[in-house]
Amino acid sequence: MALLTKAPKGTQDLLPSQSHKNQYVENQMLEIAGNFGYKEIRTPVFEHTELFHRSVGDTTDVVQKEMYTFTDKGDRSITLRPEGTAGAARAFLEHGLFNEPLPQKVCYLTSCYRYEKPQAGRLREFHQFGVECFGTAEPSADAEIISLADSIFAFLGVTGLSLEINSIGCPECRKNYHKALKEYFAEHKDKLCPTCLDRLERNPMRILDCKSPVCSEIAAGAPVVIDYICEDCARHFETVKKYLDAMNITYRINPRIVRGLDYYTRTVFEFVSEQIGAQGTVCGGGRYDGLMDELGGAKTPSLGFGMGIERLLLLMEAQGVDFPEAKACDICIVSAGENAGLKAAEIAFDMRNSGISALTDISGRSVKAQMKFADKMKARYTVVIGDNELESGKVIVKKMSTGETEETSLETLAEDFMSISIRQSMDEIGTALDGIDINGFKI
RNA sequence: GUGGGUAUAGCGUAGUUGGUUAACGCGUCAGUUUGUGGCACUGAAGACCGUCGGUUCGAAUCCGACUAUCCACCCCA
Repeated sequence: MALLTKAPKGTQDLLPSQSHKNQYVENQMLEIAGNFGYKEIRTPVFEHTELFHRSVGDTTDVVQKEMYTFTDKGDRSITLRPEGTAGAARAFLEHGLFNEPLPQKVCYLTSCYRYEKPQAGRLREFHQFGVECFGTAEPSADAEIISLADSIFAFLGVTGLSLEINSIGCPECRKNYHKALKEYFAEHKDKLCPTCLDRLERNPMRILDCKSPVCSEIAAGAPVVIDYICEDCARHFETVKKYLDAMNITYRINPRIVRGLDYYTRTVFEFVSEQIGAQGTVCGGGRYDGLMDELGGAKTPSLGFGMGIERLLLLMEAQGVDFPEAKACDICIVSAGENAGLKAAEIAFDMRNSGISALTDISGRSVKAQMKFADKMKARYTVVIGDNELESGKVIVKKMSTGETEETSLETLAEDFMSISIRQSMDEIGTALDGIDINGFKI
């Protein structure tokens, strides 16, 4: 297919028939996060490249080989954001949000960009719902943010996710752990895969994540971070668990979780599914107590998570979760003839301005074809306007689901329609409730 | 970056051992007399069979390369 009519590799169009699902999910996320005290923040799609080097980390795959980086006309190195935390953290510092009441809770819905080879659940442009909680070191904050993700999944009706948590300690205790890891893996040096040999020096924790059968077998016997974290970190982790228990959130401690972004400290967590292919992490996050000072700000212990919208949708589809239907058209005004067409346009305009979704013919179709179109658009009502109606001033509103009709006046149609539709909806609810017993009261 | 699978109308598919105008379902558009949807019927539009090259009298069908796409590794949401 020609380049002109082909979206770039790893990108997706969200089509009209699907967009209501995204809107639903996104609206729920914003609302639930709002209940937790989060307010939306919007930051630029691109940032100075240096920001990601400092935050995400120079040695990470994301920075080393996956960033969309280019030089702009002003000779600045610019990068399309590969994740959401860096931009939010930068904005926090730039606008002095640390002077606002702490913690500052922000959330965002953004697109992210990574130059990767696409596969199931992995795109070059993908979308994330993220939250960041700036300025608290308390373990209760860790538990709260996990409970927020949990609430979102629960509310959306997603099941079967396993929550895996771990503590990777603070920079201090990690030194000891790295040392222990190096010693351990050095003993198995001859069996490790080439990549892991490289990791041994640079970042031994990554070996724990290696999928090669040999390495993972060796890794299975490796020292576990939790055994090496300092007393403070251990106590922190214990308290996080206590809070999760108190909220009845089930989790699994997975000492293997090694997040790929360098800024993480202490608590890390993932919500993982087995139903959407190899890329099963739907939500990942953790604490990053060192990020703000790394970026030149005051020490500001913080934490957050990112949730992959596409992966979440994939999972919801796989589980057959019900989405609310897209809002259908309230009324389709069918017209015959030029004068009627003018009247239809006038009435539709009035209706739309009073919040009614109304359609009229703008394709020059016959009455029958307009009726068919109304049906396809799932219009709840139709009304036909022709010479007769213009003359008599009376119109008949037809309810499409039942075919029942009601007469009203042409002049007041725009105002009348609202009450017709409300009254009939009430009747429907009444009928639906008929015979239903609520707390012993018959309706 | 490394593997493996796939490529036929907008979508989903058929196409027998190479052999005339590439078929079907859904969808789209129009019609089935006068101004009323769903159902049914009729008809129309829509495919250089991913691209290029090769074998052959003849290729959607066989071979090769390229491209795209999907899945997996790596890594991550």
